[in-house]
Amino acid sequence: MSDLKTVLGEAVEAAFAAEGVPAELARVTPSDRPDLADFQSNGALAAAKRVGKNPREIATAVAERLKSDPRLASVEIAGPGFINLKLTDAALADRANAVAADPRTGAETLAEPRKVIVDYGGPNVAKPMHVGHLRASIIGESIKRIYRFRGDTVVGDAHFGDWGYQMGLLIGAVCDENPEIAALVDQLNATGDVADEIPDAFRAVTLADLDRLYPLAAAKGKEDLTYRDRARKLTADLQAHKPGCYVLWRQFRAVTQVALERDFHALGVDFDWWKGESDADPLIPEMVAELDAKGLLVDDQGARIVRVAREGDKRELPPLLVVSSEGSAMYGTTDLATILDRKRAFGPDLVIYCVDQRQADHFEIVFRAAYLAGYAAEGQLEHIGFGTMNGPDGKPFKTREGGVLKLNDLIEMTRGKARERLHEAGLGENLPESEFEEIASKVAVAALKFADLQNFRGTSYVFDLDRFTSFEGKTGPYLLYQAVRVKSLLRKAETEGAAAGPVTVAEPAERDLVLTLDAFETALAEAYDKKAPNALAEHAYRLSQAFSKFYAACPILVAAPPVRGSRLTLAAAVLRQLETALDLLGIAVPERM
RNA sequence: GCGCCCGUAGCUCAACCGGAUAGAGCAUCCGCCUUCUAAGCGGACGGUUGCAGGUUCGAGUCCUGCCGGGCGCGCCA
Repeated sequence: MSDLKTVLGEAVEAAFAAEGVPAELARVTPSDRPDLADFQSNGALAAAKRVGKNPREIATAVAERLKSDPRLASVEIAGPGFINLKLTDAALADRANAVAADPRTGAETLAEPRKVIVDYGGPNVAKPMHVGHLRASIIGESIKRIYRFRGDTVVGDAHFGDWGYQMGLLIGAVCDENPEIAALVDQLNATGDVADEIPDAFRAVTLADLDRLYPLAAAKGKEDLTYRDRARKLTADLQAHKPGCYVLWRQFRAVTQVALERDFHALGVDFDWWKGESDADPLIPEMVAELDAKGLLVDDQGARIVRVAREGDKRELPPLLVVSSEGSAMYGTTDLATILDRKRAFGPDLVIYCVDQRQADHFEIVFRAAYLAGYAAEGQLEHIGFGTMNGPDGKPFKTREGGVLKLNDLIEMTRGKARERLHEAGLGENLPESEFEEIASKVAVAALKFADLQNFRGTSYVFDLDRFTSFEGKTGPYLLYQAVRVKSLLRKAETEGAAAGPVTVAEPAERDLVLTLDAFETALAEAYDKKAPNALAEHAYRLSQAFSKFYAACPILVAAPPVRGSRLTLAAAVLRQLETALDLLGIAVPERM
């Protein structure tokens, strides 16, 4: 079952072919002029240029052939050669019935599914997540769901930052502050014993400690070369699995895990793999040896690098730093080893890295190295960058004090606002406390996610809590409200014993609604192809609006049975499609509000 | 300095391979609740798509230059 755009596209293609003009140009799109038509094809203009004929002549000949199509109510030529197509009410009703009967409400699946890894979230061990992780989590989660829904086999991987210089910094800082820990680290390092149980002295280290120490240590490392060198040495010690460093590091991971799970859970973000940089560590020695054997590894200023510059580059791309002069792995090293690890473990056709746009160069370098090493085929690695979430000043979001806002605080803040809004509107007042809290959480998540995903990921946007949590306008809460309104309607229909029936189309609002339902497949395909959830967000909003207009213009429960049945079928189809679309954005809908 | 991204309505953002009259939301103004959740619906107002050229029958979209903003440029991630 294809959408109308595709079906009409095939019809116009056939007409083009029959006229002897290139059929591949016969693209049908939704009409730019809904007052004139449902769909249009601009192919005659492109074809005219290609074959050197008058576009209106081609359009007229094609239109003549299309007029016999029983699904079309009218075929008209406009302007320089646009072909305007209007469907019959019966054709729309057929499509509506098909969408309503389809569990996927009209969304197609891929003919050739692929194996895909989506790498997103990017939390760091020993550091609480902050607003910077919000976009990666929201966008990555949505892309993962979209790919999976289309039929790919998809794995989402959190890819912790747990193996770099910041770990050495923290080991040093914790030891400086606590002599007991320092002594134990030295002792374990010396004896070579790796304890199964983390010693109590290490267990005393909390996430708050790490959170407090890291900024200080990072700052000191920038100024004090001795301090920095020691941290780098400790990083190398950790990577060499020196027991004291390694066991202390396990404590860092453990205390971080709890907070990360809480934050991701609150956002409705979930991973199939909770892997980190450290998981790729065991592959590094053989990888380095292999790079060396392939002649890719070059000694340079005490470090070992892979040169990735290519002929025709507009600028000189830095090399990939594989082994630092200290002997430690850099983040590019673990990223490359991770590619190898994933190739062996899963064999992905595509890996999508959903990471801040600022790391574009880094990924280009790593990808090139991976292609050179034969760890992936050209094009199988793709960085999907995104802009920053900014404050009212247009600069990356900061707290009033100028610090970084923790993700957990942001979520709490948004929930508080959601409760406030619900109370203002007098919603959910008679509901039990637990359900009200559930609703407030869903409203908060919908507000944050929809505000993010309605923008194209590449651009930055301004964070405005009041606007995001508003129930009016193009917001997440508005969409939830619309969905809940349909649920309420369908519940009422059930208690009244009103049954759904075949769809008929008569009113303009019904036509528009069916055309919008039909457009789901196009929106989904675009979101998939361009890795752009905003296409789906836009569709969800249009669908809600189309329904709201229909709801206002067409009484449902009080209508006579055949019409009532038709409208109930439409309402049920809208609800399922809307919930599907929202689910693909990572947004869950409550039962009532 | 070199490179990448961005500049669209008062504000926040869209715009399907280059197509008709550049669309939404907010804000402002005017209507609509004895009727299924009015957190809604209808209407009005609002634009030299940063500037200047070029390609094209046709440019927000492609090319060149300039102005303005953001970001990146090997031992942090």
